[in-house]
Amino acid sequence: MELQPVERRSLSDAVFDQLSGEILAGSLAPGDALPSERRLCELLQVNRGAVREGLKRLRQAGLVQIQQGGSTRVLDYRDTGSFDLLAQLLFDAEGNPNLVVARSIVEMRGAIAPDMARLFAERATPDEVTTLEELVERLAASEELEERQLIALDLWGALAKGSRNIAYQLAFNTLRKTYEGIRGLLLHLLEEELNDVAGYRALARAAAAGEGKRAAQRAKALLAKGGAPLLELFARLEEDE
Amino acid sequence: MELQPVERRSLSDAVFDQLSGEILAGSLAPGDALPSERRLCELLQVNRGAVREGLKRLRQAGLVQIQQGGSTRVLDYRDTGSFDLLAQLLFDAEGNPNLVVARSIVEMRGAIAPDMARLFAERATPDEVTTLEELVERLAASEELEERQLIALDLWGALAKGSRNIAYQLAFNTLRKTYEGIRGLLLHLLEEELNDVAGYRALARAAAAGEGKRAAQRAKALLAKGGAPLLELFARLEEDE
DNA sequence: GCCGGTCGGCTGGTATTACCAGTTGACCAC
DNA sequence: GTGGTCAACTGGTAATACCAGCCGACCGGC
Repeated sequence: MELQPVERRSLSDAVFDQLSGEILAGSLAPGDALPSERRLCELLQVNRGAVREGLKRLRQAGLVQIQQGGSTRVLDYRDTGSFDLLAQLLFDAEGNPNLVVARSIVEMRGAIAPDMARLFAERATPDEVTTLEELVERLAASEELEERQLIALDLWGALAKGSRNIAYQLAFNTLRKTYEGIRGLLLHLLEEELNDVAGYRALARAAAAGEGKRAAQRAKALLAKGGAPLLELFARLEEDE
Repeated sequence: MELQPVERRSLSDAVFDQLSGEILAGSLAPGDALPSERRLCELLQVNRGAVREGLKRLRQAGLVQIQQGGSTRVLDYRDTGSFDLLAQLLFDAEGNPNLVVARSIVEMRGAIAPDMARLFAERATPDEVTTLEELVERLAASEELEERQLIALDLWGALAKGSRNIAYQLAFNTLRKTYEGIRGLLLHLLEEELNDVAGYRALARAAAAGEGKRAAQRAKALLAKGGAPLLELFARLEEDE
C-alpha cells in the first residue's frame, strides 16, 4: 500500500491557475482587459480576497498589469513573463507536454551545466567536492534507473551550489521543478546518460582536481549523451507537424 | 525639465518587499516561523488582506511555506527560491550592489548568450534578422554611450526572441529587469563592448548567414570584451575583503 | 507508562460589507 | 478646442465574522 498526502489547493491557487492557463494558452490575448475583480468573483464563485490574491500573483509572474481605477490588462508573457512560468508552459490545457518548451529546457541545461561544472571545479569547498563524489558513488551503486535519475538530479544541484553562482542555483531550482513534471517521460530517453557512470566519475575527478576546463568538457560530453537523442526526437516530431 | 511618473506602491507590495528583504538578508533564517497573519497586521499596521496578498507572493517566490492551522515558515531561498529573486538579491539593505550576485549574472549571460546567438542564426525568420540588422545600424549611428547600452539590450532581446527558445526568453526578461538596476554602474565598465560596432556587425552577419557556430563565436568574443574587465574587477574587489 | 480521547487556543482560509482612491468618458460652459 | 464637472466604473483598503486545520494540555482508562 502506498499512500500519498491528500492534495489541498486554496481558492486563490485555483484562481491563479485558471487565469494563467487562459493567458498562456492564448485565450486571453495581450492587451485584453481582464474582467473586473467584482465580476471575477461572480464568474469564479469566490470572494474578492481570493481573486485579489490570485491577481497579485499573476502580476508577479509578469502576466498582467494592474492599475487602480483602470482595468487589469494582459501582458505578453514572452516579453515580461518570469522564468518560473516554464513549468506551466510545459503542459498545455489537455496535459500534453509542449515540445518547444521541452526542447528549450534541454538546450538551456546544455548551455549552463558545463559552465556550472567549470565554476564548481574552481570554487567548490572540499566538503562540496566530497558530497559530489559520494553522489557519484551512489549513482554507480544504484540498480534502478529511476533512482539514478533522482541521484543525478541531486548531483547537478550539488554542482549548482558549489559553483557559487546564485543565478545558476536559482535557475536550477526552477528547472528542477519543471523537470519533475516530465521526469517520467524522459526517463528512458536519458537512459544512456544515466548509465554513463564513467562519464560522471570523470566529471567528478576533473572537478575534484580543480580543472575547470576539463570539468566543463566532461559535463558537455555527458549532457550530449542525453541531449542528442532528445534534440533528435524533437526535430523528428516537428517534421511531422 | 524631465518629469517622471510618480511612484505608487500598494500596501501588499510594501509587505512583500519588507518581508522578502528580511528573509534575503538573513534576518529571518530558514526554519524560522513568521509572525501570524493577525500579528503581522499589528506590526505592519495594515489590514489582513494586504498581509495575505504579500504572503501569497512570498510563497510564489519560494521564500516561505504556508500551512493552514500551522505557522508560516521561512525556506532557504538557495534551495527553493525563484529566478526572479535575482533583482532583489542584487542590492543589500543599504542599497549597495552585491558583487557575488553581479558576477553571477555576468557569468550566466556569458554562458547563455552565445548559445542564443547560435539558435538565432539557425532559426530566426528573415524579419527577425532584419530587425537585428537595424538594431546594429542604430547602434553604429548612436553617439551616446548610454543610448548604445539601451540599444544593445534591445539587440540581445531580439536574439532571445529569434532563438525560439522560450527558456532563454524568460530568463532574459528577468536578467533585463535585474540589469536595469545596475545599468548605470556598469555603463563605463562595458564601454569597450558597447563601442565594438565591428563585433556587433560580425555577429549580425553570421546570424544573417545562418552560420550558428560562427554567430556563437562572435557573441562570445563580444561578451568577453565586457565580461573580462568585469570579472577582473570582481576578483580584485573580492581580494580586498 | 502509555494510549486514546476531549477541549481550548492558536493558525491560516473564506466570506461579506463598506468605504477610499483613481480612471474614464460623457457632458457642458467658456 | 480648452477646461471643468459629474457619474459610473475600476482597483485599494479596512473591519468583522466564521470555517477549517494544527497542537499542546489535560484527563481517563488500560
